[in-house]
Amino acid sequence: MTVMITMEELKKRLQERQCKLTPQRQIVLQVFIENHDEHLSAEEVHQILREQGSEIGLATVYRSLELLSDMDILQKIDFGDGRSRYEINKRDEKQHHHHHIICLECGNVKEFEEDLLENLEELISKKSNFNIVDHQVKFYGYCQECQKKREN
Amino acid sequence: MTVMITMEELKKRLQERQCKLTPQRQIVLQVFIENHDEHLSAEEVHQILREQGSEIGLATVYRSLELLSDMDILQKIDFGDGRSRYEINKRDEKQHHHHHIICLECGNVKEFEEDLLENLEELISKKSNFNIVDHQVKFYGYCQECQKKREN
DNA sequence: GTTGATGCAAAACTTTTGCAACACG
DNA sequence: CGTGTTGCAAAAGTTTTGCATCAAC
Repeated sequence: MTVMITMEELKKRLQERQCKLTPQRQIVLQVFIENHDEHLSAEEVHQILREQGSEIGLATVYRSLELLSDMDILQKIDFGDGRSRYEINKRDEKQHHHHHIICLECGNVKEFEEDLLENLEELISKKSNFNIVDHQVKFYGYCQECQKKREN
Repeated sequence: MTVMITMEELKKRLQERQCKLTPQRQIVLQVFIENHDEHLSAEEVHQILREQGSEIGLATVYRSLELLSDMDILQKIDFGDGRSRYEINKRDEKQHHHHHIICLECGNVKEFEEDLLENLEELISKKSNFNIVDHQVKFYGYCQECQKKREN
């Protein structure tokens, strides 16, 4: 079972660092809750909120994204398309990692869950003398549709 | 044994795509050969070349980096510091992948070689229906020095 | 009132592009 | 000449910042 953060918890966590749960921060997080399978850029979040009638400013979106990332509620990712993207950090009991497969042709991103790297993390920790706390894996290739197109 | 590309080979490969081996492209590659353990940004390459007395323009550096990346002579990487970085693609007989461990405190980047993911690539290929051709792994943690600092 | 947050505009950065000039067979 | 390349300046795009105003306790 995956669980996302609740607004209650967000409020508490924000107060811990003397921050407020403002309507803007709330709706930014809401966008990610409602689009938990997407990897949204700041501009896209802003767009979505504007379409919903909000008058939030782009700078506020950026500031909210940074804050939520610092708090590990969002995760910042880079797919090499020139802008930062964010996704909500789902937490389940095992703290599963999920990673991305990126199509080199159309840019489409697919997710996959895999824990095979947990062991590796330990191994690398010892070898490198780093205290490793996280990892990110990206696979690059061609999605099924683009494979078909390439055959022609 | 790792082998880097030679200027001879570069020239040949450039001619294959109707491109020329200009002095500018040559010195850009030279920077990476001489700094094969670094991950340089466009601005840094430009800086280094200017210090060496070259009058190369920044736009030319960008264009060279893009060309060399397209040719798989350089690899573009992103460490989340707001600019693209590049490193030379070393080729050895086994086409080893090497990956990065990034210190969350000081930003220091260390490399590690590991082939454990080759099998994984195949597995994911089947599961996802992607034709996977490459992967990139980043570990995040704290380097030995920053661990010590944190203990105080 | 004090503190933190917002929106706007401007600024800062990185990267790309248009174009006249150049290089070289 | 012709083709591809360069350097410069301008443009484009993303992200950050300064600041006056606002909101909430």
